[in-house]
Amino acid sequence: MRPRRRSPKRRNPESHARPQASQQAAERPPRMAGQRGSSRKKRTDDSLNQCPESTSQREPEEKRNDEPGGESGHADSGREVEVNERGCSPSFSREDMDGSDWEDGSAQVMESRESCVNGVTIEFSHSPDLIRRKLPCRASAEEKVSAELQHRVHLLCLLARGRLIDRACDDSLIQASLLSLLPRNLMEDILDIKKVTKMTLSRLVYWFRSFFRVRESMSAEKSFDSALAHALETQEGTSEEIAALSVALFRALKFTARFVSVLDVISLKPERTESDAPEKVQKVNKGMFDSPTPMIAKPNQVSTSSVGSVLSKEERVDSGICDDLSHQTCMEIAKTSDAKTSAGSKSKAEVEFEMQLEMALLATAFEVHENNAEPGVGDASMLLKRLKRLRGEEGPASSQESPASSQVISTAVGASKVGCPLYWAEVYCSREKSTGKWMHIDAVNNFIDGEHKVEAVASACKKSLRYVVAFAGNGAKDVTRRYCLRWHRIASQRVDSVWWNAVLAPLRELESGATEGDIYLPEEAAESRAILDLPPNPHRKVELRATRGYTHSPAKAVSGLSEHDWERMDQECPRESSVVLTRSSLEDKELETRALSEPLPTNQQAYRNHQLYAIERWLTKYQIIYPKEPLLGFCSGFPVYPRASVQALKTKEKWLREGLQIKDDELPTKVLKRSRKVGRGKNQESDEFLEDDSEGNINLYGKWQTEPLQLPAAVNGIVPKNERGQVDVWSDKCLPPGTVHLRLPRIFAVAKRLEIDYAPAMVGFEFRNGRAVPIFEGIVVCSEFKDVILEAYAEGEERRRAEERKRNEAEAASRWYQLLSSVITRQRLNNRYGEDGLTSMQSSVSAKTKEESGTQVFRNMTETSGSEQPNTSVNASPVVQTGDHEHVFLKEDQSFDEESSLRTKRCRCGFSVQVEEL
DNA sequence: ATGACGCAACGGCCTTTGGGAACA
DNA sequence: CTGTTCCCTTTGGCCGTTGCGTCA
Repeated sequence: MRPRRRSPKRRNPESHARPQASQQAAERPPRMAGQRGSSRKKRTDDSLNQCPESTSQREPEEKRNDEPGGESGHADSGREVEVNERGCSPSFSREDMDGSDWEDGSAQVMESRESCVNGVTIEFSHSPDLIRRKLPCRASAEEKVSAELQHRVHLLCLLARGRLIDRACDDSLIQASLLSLLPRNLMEDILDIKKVTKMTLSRLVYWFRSFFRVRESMSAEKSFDSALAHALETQEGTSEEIAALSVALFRALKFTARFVSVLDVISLKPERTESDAPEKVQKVNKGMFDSPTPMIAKPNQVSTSSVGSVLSKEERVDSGICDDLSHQTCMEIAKTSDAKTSAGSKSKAEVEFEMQLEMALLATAFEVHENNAEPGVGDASMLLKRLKRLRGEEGPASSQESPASSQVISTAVGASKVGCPLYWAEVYCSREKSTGKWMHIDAVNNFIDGEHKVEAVASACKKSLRYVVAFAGNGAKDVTRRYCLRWHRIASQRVDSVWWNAVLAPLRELESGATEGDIYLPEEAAESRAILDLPPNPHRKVELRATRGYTHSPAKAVSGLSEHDWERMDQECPRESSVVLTRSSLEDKELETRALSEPLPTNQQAYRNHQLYAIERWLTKYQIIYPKEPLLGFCSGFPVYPRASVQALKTKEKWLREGLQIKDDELPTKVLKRSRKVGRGKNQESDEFLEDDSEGNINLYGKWQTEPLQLPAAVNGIVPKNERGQVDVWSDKCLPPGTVHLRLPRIFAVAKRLEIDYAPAMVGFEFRNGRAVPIFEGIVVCSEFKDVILEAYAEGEERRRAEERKRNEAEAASRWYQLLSSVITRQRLNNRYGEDGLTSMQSSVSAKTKEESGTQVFRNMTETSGSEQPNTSVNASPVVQTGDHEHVFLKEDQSFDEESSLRTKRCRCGFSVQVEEL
């Protein structure tokens, strides 16, 4: 006898029985844990079952050979803990465990937290609850659904938030204020440039960055509009506010600008709340309300950023400006911070992460400066001078600041939250490229045209760009493709695309409407344009040629689109500007091209579900690559093919259902060995004689090996049927030529009556009572009889409906008769017996009773109310006289309701009376 | 830190055309 | 004896996906 095993299908087989398992795993030295998973379960079962003595006893009879890891040889410390936790002392015999369920294990564990093994007492400091919590927990289907719903809701909230901010960016007052702040020379500089270019924008951003500071703390509880105004006033704000201000500035200058936000939404999949590492959970497992993208304004939170808590104010300022310092300087700062950190509470990983971030931003900042050839930014000494000047200017202002705001740093660098690119602007530059371009401008982190860097920096911040959404004109557009180069990494983390597209559809229209022209611009801004004599917005509509460059991209090879498709696209976007393309459709094409030209992943796993590429090893049993071209490259030595070359293989029968049949002389592309259990079925005996290669295998064919189904046609009004005398109608393609499927109830009777040949149409199966039951819907008849049958059916149905109506009416009449009869009867009885008849007999009687022996006769039931006869005592078996019958209430027929203190007394005749007992 | 690999568990798809007892 | 009705029981095996642990 051994303890009953749990079914392998049961959830968390170890959850109760083996609370110590994971805890043991946590404590287990790495080498011991090095046993491969195959032995994991066995160990669990084995170790659960016995104490050391019993192990030696049992091994000969069972597990000895099952343990490749040499389990029996060395009982290491982990093992001892395991045994002890189970409470298996030497005196704990196996008989004690026999008959006990596995579920009982947890109780035993709880009871035996202190165990004595070989005279050694071991105390366990952790509670069983803790142990249980540490167990790896797979999410149930319900949890998954819930997580997805939360994800969607959060997504919608963040989308709404983005629109809110976008609207705030259109605020005319904010825009006018920003314009008034813009230095004269810069304004002229911009005025000189009729068309927006990267250079123009970089000068603007340079000024912007010198003017505004990023602070990490959230603003106090107020609307975003007022928060934005406050940020403008104080020249500092959250990264979100700063990014919004930059958008407002661009819009004030008549640039077509969007506010772009990374929607940092909670995970689509259930996150492990019962993690092994609670401290890790705090960092990674962010809830909806921990998101850096706030949905509601939180109370003023004092900045306790990871770096902020480590660095002193001076250091923060230094690290804040390190994008303007030399690499060396920053490294020194980093060292300093590292030194401080070692004494502080920071983990090494956190510090490394921060350094990594600083480095990334530093590198980017320098690249930008080099590109811009910013005057006076060439060397570190110049930078330092400029920074000192800046700090000197900012000194008085910052001295008045509150302690919280004194932690302000001049840029985002140095604070992980702020440094992570979450908000930025996109400005349309018609002069960039031949087709114009949405220019990425992150004023917070000083990225200009750095769309390809965003992913890397976000990645360093442990953020993935799952949803990057651009907001304009109260609308929104998903532009994730522009910033996320490794789409396959985020694809599985995104919500169902159908739903997402449906959500965005109306917003996209608003967005494109706004960015095509200056619909979103308020009148005041137009006035200010007049005052400033700014050039009118040149971007109403862009007439552009769709260059052949699109079609020459690798997209063509992998997209699965035929040559015809691409030519059609060319026609839609002709080379000569006969068709006016909207900015939005151009961007759509750009994003689409990006989608189709994703670089080949370097790791194999990425090819498992990659939308564009495939390698043979990750194909399923029923898939094949055909044809094996074009070869797009190699990954770890495996040839990479376009996903479009992956073909599904099916059996002959499966193709049949799709109205296809295997061509003559086609050999199966793949032959699968039928599993033994499937091969045997009902006729197990006959199978044993078959040394089958024919029966026991599954032949699979590709679609290219099929042709349209050619069924025998109907001749002389006779429907060709299968061996069961029916027609399997999986789809209309499965109908024999010359026949029709009449999917109507009871139509077979018509065909039968008219003596027309027909066959029941079997449309599928359903499982009932544990077996497949065919579903028949309608009949299959020769086409020539269709009209006749339908006509007869219509007539028959009309007749049937008339009969049914008649029947219903007769039924209704009958019920009315019954009802009226009973009413009359009731009335007659009422008349005959009057008030003290039926009604009074059914009324309840309350009386204060007292248990006594003897009898009490009630002459008049209506008089026996508790209030009128408070002292009336009723004994256990009273006798009441009504009419000709004398009711006798026997004690055994009584019942008592404690709640209402009502005693119900019943006479054998069916009469009952209720008395209230005090 | 990342990817490869193996294992385990879960979920979903696929399966595919009754038969015996009681009763009229 | 024959035809009809009712009731039984609620698969379960396989495969793909996913998550986790371990190792390189």
